[in-house]
Amino acid sequence: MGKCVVEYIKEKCLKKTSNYHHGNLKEELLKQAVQIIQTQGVDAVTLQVLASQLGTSRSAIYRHFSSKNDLLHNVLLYGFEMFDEVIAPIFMQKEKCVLDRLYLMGKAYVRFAAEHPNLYRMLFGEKFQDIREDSCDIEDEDKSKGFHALVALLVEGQETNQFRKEDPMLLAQTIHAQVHGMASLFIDGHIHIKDNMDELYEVSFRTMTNGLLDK
Amino acid sequence: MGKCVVEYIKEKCLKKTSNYHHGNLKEELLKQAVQIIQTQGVDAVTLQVLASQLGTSRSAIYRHFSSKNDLLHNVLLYGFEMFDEVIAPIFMQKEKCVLDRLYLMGKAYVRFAAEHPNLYRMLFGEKFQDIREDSCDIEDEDKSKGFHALVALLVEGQETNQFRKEDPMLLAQTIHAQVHGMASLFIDGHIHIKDNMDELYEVSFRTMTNGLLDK
DNA sequence: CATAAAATGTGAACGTTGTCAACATTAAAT
DNA sequence: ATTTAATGTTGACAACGTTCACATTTTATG
Repeated sequence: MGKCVVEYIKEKCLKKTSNYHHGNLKEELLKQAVQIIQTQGVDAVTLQVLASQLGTSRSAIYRHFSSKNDLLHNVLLYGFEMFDEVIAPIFMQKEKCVLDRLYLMGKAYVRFAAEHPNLYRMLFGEKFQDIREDSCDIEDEDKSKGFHALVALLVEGQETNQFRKEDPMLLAQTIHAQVHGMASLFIDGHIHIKDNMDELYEVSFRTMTNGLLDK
Repeated sequence: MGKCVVEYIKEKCLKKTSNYHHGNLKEELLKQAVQIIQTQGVDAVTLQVLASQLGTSRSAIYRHFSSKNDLLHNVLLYGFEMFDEVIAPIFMQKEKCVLDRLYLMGKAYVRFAAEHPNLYRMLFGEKFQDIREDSCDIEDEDKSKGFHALVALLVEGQETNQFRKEDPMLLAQTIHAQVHGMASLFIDGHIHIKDNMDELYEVSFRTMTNGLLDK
């Protein structure tokens, strides 16, 4: 009925004009924080800026988060989800051979870091080490969705006699170190190569897989 | 004469008690900053703490450094010197074979990061990217003493037909990424292996060199 | 429906941060 | 000896995260 629509719009407008109660401040705070992080870095996230951009006051934030760190903690959860959605599915493409999946996974990993440097630094940097360790969920999430799939892929490569029979856990750490190192050096300005990241990835992948191969 | 000694002591006591002019405040500020960084991280370096620990005032610092960042910039110079003194000499041990030197260099690199995590993060992290880029000296320093030696070592390995003939620049970046990734993941708490870092290094080095080898 | 309770937002205040300007004192140079 | 430069102090500023007392709106209850 038309009346229902009017009611609906009225309801929405009421929520818009009465800016005392914001409606869904918590969610919008997180969205805004993510946007600031991605465009200006995590240090640019200020309760003042955050509040004024949403037309509220600093103190209001404390009704939804116990502290600024708590807010960033929730952003971290969001970031890990985003990361997993990019990386994890690649491992599941069983129609592709092991090496191809390894290649695509590494490529996606480095690209994610390059496209979301500030978010990536939050996920794998120093600053939120305590947060990650506090909630075992995240660590499991982090390790299971991405890392365990990598281990499984390596085991698959070993069982088909493609890869050397080293401890797959340690091989996975080695590969993670390779892509993380590449991503970190790149986004932190330590790779002054003629901004051709692809070429470096090709060489690194060739070297790494050549080292993995059983011969 | 006894009188002279008395004069001398009096003079020293005056200097001790009159803490108006500190003597060599600049140097002591740097030392203190380095100590705080190594024990508590760079975020713990506060002008307040720094000043009170040396019995002076915050503002006095600005007679020796134009800003807090300028102070940290000088710490960075100190850190790079320290780092180079550990890494660079290894490349010069010409009596050792290429692979041995590569092994020792990587080992020293990771160990430096593990022993001085906070300093290492300053050298190779995000935060002081601008500082490194500002002064080309540092970048050259960084790249020449360590990186160029690594490139030279790889070329040596290629000329003796030990290593594959990829672009040595890209191979050096690959190796740097490997050790930097390993070091970063370790000091930032992403390697939850039974805190046996040596084992991981052995596997990584085997894999990497196996990939480097020309066969 | 009225009223109590819970949720949410506001404004002022606190201590800490880096930074700066006006002033004070000591060391060096003329 | 007097001027000049170097160095240190005090007090202030704005911005930061955080907290508290209070206001308003929503929700639940009798």
